[in-house]
Amino acid sequence: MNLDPILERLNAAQRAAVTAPLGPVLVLAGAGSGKTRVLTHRIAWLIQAEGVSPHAILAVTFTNKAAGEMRARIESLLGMPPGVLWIGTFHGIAHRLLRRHWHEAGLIESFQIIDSEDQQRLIKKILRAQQLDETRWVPREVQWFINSNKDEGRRAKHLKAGNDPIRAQMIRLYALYEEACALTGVVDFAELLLRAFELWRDQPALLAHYRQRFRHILVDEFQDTNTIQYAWLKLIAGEGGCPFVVGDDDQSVYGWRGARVENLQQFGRDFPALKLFRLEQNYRSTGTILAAANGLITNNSGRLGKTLWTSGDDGEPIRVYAAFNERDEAEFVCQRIREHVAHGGLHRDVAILYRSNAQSRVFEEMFLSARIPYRVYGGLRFFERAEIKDALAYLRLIANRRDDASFERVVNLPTRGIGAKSLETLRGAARAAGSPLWEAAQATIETDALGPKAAAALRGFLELIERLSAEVQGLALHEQVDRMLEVSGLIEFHKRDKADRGEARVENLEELVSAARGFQTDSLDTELPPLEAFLAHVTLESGEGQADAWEDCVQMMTLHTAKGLEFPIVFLTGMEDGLFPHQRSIGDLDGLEEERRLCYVGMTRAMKQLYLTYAEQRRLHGIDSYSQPSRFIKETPQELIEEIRPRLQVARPVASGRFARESSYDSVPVHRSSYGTPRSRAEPPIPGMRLGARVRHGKFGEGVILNLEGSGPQARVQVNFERQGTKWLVMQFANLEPL
DNA sequence: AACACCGCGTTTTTT
DNA sequence: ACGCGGTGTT
Repeated sequence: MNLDPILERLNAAQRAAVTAPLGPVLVLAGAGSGKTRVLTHRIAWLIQAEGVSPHAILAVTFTNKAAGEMRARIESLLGMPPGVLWIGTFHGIAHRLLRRHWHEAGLIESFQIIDSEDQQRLIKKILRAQQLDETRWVPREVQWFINSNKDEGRRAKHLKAGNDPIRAQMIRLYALYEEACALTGVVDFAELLLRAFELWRDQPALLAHYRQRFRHILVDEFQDTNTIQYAWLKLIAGEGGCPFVVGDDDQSVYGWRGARVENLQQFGRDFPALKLFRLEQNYRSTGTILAAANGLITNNSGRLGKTLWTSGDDGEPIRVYAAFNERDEAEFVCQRIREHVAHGGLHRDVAILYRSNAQSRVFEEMFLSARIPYRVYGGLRFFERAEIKDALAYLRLIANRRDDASFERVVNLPTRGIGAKSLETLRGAARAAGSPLWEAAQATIETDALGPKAAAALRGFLELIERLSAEVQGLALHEQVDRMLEVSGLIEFHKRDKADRGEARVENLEELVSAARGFQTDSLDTELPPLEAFLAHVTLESGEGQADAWEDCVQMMTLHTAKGLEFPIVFLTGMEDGLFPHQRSIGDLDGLEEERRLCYVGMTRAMKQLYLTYAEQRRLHGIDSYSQPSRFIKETPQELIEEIRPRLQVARPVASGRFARESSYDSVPVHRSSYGTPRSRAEPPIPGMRLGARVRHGKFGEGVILNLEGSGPQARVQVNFERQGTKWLVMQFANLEPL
């Protein structure tokens, strides 16, 4: 067999990894070093050179997008669809296993997947049923408790409360939640993973079967795996398996949601025969950008170590712009985009990256008035919209009557006179009988527990679902959806909504019908009826509208969202201490290092030009604060930086109106000392009190000023006292003494 | 059942 | 500043 197509366009390091002898392999792949290429070529190599059956290969990613890309690239490499080879997300693969082995996994056949919003509703319902105060038992915290324990592989029954009554209650709620899920036949995201893990752990015959089958497991973005994902991987790989994992410790930015970079080191301990490869040649960025990123990341400790290099040019310097405020920052970016486009560039070459979503607003306003097309990534996705979830709830009830969450969602939608009181009666009956709401409703309408009107309305609802369910049998999927929208009255309901909001919702519902029309059921999951396959699909892949992704728009997104992408021109905005690194991470080393990796990720997105911008004054959450430039700017080798200053000295911006800024900015090479030295413009409104200054307070002792707000006697300062911690003080009364 | 008001939180996101 | 969720009013 001719293996040239697999190997010809690989560099030495990539080729070594792709052709590594069968056995455990770890590829440390730097940003832009051809990680996906190595992964896909390795699969092709296994099949064509090692004679491995595609049937024996399991490739795991984190996002559907990555899985789709991998599938497409393997197809083009092999010249045919990868067919029987399993490629999917951790959750997708766990789901597939649970569908196949629902019985052994202790699930019902028609189990449904719930997203985190549904999960939270269910938790709230439990809290209400337990008559617990939601301000004391915050649903989000309960949800976090449950999910993080599941991520660590812990069931409620494994947990010990010790002497902690709060923890005891949390554990109780976790157990109640597990019960409710079992009763209603729903499975949340974390449960998919944990269940799939337990399925293999507790069914040795099944595990043996899959171990035998999947001798070759490939994992993308390995640094993002959490405890349960890694445990699952170890189970399936077993002693003799050949896990091939690719990751980059410097791009680990999801520690806060349970990802464990430590798995990289652990992998070496668990598989002593491990072969390690480093991919350090970068094909994306200029030498200067790489030098900046390398320089920054060396400030982190405990790295596995990696230095990116390129055979290409140094390119242009990193440009730093110190804006007066966030509007000035946006205006500067606008101006640079205009220049880029005027020179024949495309809008979509440009990415605006920021730490938190709230920062997009100023840019959006500015782009709107400048008529610059843009697209903001993130935000509500199609299948997360309320009207779509309502429609899906009807479909879910058709598929599984026991789905209480869906029942509650639509029992009175469109309104049919089943109010809070009737529902409470119903919940009580369900609780008493230990049955789902559906069965409780069937029983209750035969009694006089409800008023005659409510009982009739409820009967109408039950009949509606039964009628729909019967009517829809055998129809094509999109006709089922269409029929349901009609018969349920959902379309009518939204049409009656006079505002154009209603119109948009009707359009979305029609969009749902076309989504159903275009839905191709996965060839490997043919056992599942189309409706159920569709429901699982929409929950697992909430669908990013890909349609307009290629339009010529400036791309705006958070740094996290940008991971894995690349753009010719990148603006890292809001480079201020407190914003990036974020205030909440600044205090602890791990948090700060994760922020630094995030900055590294941001820098390495840039191909040709990288801008770092910050605002000396920023209005956030309605209050102005003064900030220092991000420490990440200072950690960037200064000789790579060119500072940009406005050519005209302009008066400090006034609260209202645009400031008279001519269109040009001058580039001036920076002097090492430029950062950290106070600037005369944007002097804080409280004399003598500036950020970082040391002050003494009569009672609290000495501390450092963290924040300033307002002016005059009402002005407030935030001071971090050495002994008393952080406090807000009103200047008028505080009597602070500068040191 | 629809609407007004109040109070709270406010990093990052996938599945 | 702003949006969301929960509560109370008409």
